[in-house]
Amino acid sequence: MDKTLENLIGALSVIATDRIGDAIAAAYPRGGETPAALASIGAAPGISVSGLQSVLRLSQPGTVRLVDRLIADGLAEKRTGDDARQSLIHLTQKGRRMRRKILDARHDAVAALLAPLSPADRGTLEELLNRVLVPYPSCEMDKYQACRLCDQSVCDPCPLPGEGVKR
Amino acid sequence: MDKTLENLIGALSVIATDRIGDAIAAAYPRGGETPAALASIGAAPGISVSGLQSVLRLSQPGTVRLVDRLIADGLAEKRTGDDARQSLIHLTQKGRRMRRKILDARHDAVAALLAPLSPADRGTLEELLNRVLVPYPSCEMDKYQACRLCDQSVCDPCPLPGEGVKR
DNA sequence: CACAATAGATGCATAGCGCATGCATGTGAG
DNA sequence: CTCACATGCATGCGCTATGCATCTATTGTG
Repeated sequence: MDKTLENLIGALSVIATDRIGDAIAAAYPRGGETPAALASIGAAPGISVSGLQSVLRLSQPGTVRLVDRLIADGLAEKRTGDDARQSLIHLTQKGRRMRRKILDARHDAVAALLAPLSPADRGTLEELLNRVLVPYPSCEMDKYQACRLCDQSVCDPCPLPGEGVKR
Repeated sequence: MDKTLENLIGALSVIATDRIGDAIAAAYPRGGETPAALASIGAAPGISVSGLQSVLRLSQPGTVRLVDRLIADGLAEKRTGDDARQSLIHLTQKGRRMRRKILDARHDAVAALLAPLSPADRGTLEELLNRVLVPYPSCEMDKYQACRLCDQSVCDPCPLPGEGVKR
């Protein structure tokens, strides 16, 4: 089998990741999974530290420190629910604004890449991507990991099947 | 305009980057741009530190340290050419073997993702990606950056136009 | 109630990277 | 030819994001 397509997807991923990363860095100075955390907390307010850990693919202490950074930046806060062991993480208003900036930056970066496509091309590509992404998740968490930086208000329904609450 | 396609491309990039990163990490324990350096040096033997810097999007000292790591791992070596200021970087035999492992790991990771596609789908997707990637480079270096982790023996011709030597 | 399980927090260490700066080599104007 | 400047690389220092091991606090269970 010809390997060109795999190379093309790899190159596209490099380009998209670079451009998205640059755009997000211009909006929010922290790196690593911090922007993805902001996006995911906004999509699932009240998520726990361990829930966030699964989404972000970080260690548990790494996730605690990441939340510490968000709180230090005034973007998130921890509340306590019925189970006093859990910290339920919510975005502050400032955090919601920052999340919006990040999601828009990501969208614009990808949109610039896709500019050469005609509306028909876009439809074809969307269909093909659905064919790839719909069977992708091998477990519920795969979906949230893949969409950890998504604007979840956009996809209707999200192409990665299996809705759920990632608390 | 509907924003779903942008989200899909973003999610695909997250998935591909995660999977490729996992696969490469299993083959070579160093992270960051180190695997990409191995791939790029193999594709352009005798590249200089500053050439590598442009490809990898790192600072100049960051690139020097990266090359130090490759040399410490026995994967690369520096030679001197006509200009005694330059270090011409080459892979050792061990480095070439490691590069092959990394490129194969990347290919296999992407191939697993694309498994749901029929041969006809693959052709359509390849055509669409060419439509996106061919006009992408805004300068010569864009191409090498995008393909810094590619197996450059695969694409014929490389879909990102403008061959050149990145010395 | 003892004890295990669960959720987070903390001490400590590391990899990878950037900034500022230093040093060696090449180059061009006079 | 010489001296100022440019170019290419190296080094000192610090920082961010992260992991591992371990600890504490709360909850469920026999």
